[in-house]
Amino acid sequence: MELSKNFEHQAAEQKWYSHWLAQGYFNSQPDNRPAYTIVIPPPNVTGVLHMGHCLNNTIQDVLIRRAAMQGFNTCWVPGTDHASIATEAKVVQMLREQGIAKHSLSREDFLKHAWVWKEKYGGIILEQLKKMGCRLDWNRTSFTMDDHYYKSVIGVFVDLYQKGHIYRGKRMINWDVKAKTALSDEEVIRKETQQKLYYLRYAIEGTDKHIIIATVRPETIMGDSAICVNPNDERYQQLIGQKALVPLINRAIPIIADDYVTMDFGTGALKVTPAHDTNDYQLGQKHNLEIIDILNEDGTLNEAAQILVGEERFAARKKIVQLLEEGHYLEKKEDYTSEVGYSERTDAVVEPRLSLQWWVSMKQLSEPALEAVMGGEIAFIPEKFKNLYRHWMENVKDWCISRQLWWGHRIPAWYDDRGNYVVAANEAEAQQAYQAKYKPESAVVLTQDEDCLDTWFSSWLWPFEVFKGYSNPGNADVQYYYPTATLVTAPEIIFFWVARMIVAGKEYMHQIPFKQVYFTGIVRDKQARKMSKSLGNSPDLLELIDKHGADAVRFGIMISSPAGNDLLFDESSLEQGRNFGNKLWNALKLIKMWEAKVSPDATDDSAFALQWMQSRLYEVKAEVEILMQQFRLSEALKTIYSLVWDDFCSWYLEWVKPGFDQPIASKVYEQTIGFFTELLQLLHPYMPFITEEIYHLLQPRTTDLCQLQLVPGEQPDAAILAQGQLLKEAITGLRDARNKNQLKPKEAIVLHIQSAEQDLYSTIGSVLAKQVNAQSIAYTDDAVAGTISVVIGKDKFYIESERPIDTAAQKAELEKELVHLQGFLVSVEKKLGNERFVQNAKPEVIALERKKQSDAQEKIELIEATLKGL
RNA sequence: GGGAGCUUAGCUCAGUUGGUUUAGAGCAUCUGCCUUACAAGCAGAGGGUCACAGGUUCGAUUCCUGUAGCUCCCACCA
Repeated sequence: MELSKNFEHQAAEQKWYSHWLAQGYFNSQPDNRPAYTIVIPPPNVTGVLHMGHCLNNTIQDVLIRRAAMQGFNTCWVPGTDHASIATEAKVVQMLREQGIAKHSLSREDFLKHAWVWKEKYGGIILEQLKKMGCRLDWNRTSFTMDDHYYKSVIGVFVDLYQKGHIYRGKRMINWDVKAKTALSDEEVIRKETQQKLYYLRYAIEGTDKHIIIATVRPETIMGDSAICVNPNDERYQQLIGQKALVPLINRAIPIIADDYVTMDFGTGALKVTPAHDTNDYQLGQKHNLEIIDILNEDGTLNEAAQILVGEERFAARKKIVQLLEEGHYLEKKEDYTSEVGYSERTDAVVEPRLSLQWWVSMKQLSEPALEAVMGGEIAFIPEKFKNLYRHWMENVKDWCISRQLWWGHRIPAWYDDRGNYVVAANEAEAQQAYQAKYKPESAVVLTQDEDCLDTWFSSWLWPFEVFKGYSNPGNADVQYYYPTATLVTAPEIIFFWVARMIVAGKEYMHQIPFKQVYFTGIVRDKQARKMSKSLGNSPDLLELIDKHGADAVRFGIMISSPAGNDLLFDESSLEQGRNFGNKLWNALKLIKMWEAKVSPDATDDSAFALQWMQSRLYEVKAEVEILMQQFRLSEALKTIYSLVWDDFCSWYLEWVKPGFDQPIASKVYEQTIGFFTELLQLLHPYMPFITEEIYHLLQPRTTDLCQLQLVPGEQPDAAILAQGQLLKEAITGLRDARNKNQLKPKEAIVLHIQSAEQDLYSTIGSVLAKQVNAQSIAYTDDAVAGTISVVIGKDKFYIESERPIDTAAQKAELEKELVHLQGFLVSVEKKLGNERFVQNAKPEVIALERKKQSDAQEKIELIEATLKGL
């Protein structure tokens, strides 16, 4: 078969992925092998694959494929998250585009649209993962609103309520005016925002005096309940206890004192608006102030504001500034930058709002979860995230879990018309509970809470509920696969998700959900900006796969992603991956060319090359194993890359390559195929498609590479490795000398070697000769006149050619080397001359230094002698 | 305001308990090669006082302290 010039990824990727699926390789059932389980961080159903997913899922696939090769029964569970708020926003938008307003629909009709949307778009991201080659067990695809999953979420809510961990309460929450829902603290993104600080003049009632306050939110003055100053502030002593008049509406409010107020910020006087600021609310509670809510849930001003009613808050701000200016209430305004909270999902400025919501009391639940990480039961990689985790868990706040949305798990609370309520898994149980609790005299109609639960209140059950661990406790799957092995996720969601999964795992499975958490970095663009949809700086992953191939994309992302560190994404690393694939492809082509020239009785001088390659392979296998255990996936890939490109292609293949029209010994041919196969296997977790393709092209096979078990390496032969090193140095040195003396590659030379280790050179001499284009090698005890002298290590080489020799250039070269060596020798001798070094340093270090010294001395003598001879 | 981290070749980054022939890789650069696996390649080369200043040590890119610059997380300064 004629092989194409380069690897053609598109056909191969499709072919192999469908083959693997057809063979059922990715599907796992419990058996007597040890399990290695990963649950995918479920992407949002709204999602499309971006660079973050690419990084995250490639890492998981590498881990899974490697574990499979090591004999584990691997199970990687795919699935999606219903993403309550994100999805609802999408559906609302879609309906709006069709001219349908959400509030014109009933809850049931809206949810029908949402499900249609989910069925249509919700699986896109999973299909994209197939393009990347992910070894996911598609039979186990889960969704956070699957029947059993939904019931478990409700069950957990009821259970936590009954245990007293869930309560309903009126608190300040973060209100998203766009989505018209509460948000948890974690869903609020703080951003530095350019603002104006307005200095407003409030008249003191019954006097001609006034007090000036500073605010960035003049539109909320109608909600003011007080003005507050620091009790120690001398400027305002006599005003405390008096009343000020709110500009424009002339409502009288008290002037109070509290040391919460900073004297040197603004004017030292603060307007207190309990309904619209968290701190003001607390201040209001303390001083028993009136709460005047002037905003509607969509962020427009309501009747209580008296003026500008119906205006949107930011429009109102502009208008009220104008009114204040006209009324001479505006003292001055200045530029001011501060952090403002934005909704993670809708990017709307978050409005602090007093509201009745459901909460999880976290303190007690968190304790076992904190211990699991701090005590080392769960390992964090890298470890630095332990501190972050501890800090958050020790200061954990109650979790607001209700959302004023329809898409999600509906809160299982039922109310009568007087505000009494019960919590139960369904309406029938709710009725029972209601009867028991309130003992009504006649039948009462109960209505279910309209709100649904925070998305994370379902995702925190993910590691066990994908195995029905809650809905069907103790089933065979959950017993076999849980706890899972490794969680791979971004540090951004350590609080949202990781911490809460540990809490839920401990509470419901009485076991940790995973043994290790590998935190990936954040993918950034070349200007170090986070890749995001809104910035539009995230390349289209499918286009990249199409252009460079999935293997190249996987290579590119893995070569530059140490655990926990951000990575700057650059398409050039993909090109490196593509080139690497091409290199493998060409090695295949070369070996295939030998197929026709294999001869059992060909003479062969490749014994050394074979031994050397074997030892390098053993050596790298051990290195890679250690690196993988330490999760240094990027370095493991680099190690394999260099083994393939440098050792195998550049050195080994060149050493055993038969000359034109020469046969190749069958032993060498078979060994070469064996080596190549092992290299493919090492590389397969990173680049599954091309390795599988080449594996099959190399030889007819009855097995597939992805199912092949890794054979542990043996002890490498240190002597052979050292000899290989020497040989490589000699070849490089001689090639360099040829280059510098303008000897064309085609011009053959005669090589004279002056070495104490003639035996060694006679074993590797034929390889050496071929690599430096020497027609013959002679051994000598003395300098050979009229040649180019080259000193490599402790050996001297003389290149005899027909070219005239440029002695001056050689001399300069050698002198440069001499200076370097002398400098080196001085530093070594300084060390050895230091008594305290000799006394304190470890014996092996001293021995090494002595060896360095004698080596350097020998080399210096050698170079000096050579220089003399010139 | 508190906490964490980063600063190594032109660029992006490795460097694993302080000593490994006086710091490695990829990309970029320079020189020579269309050598029948690969020009997406081959053979070579150049390039770094390891942010700065102190300290510990026989010895520091590596440990400690301080300084500067950058990044991230947390926190109620309107």
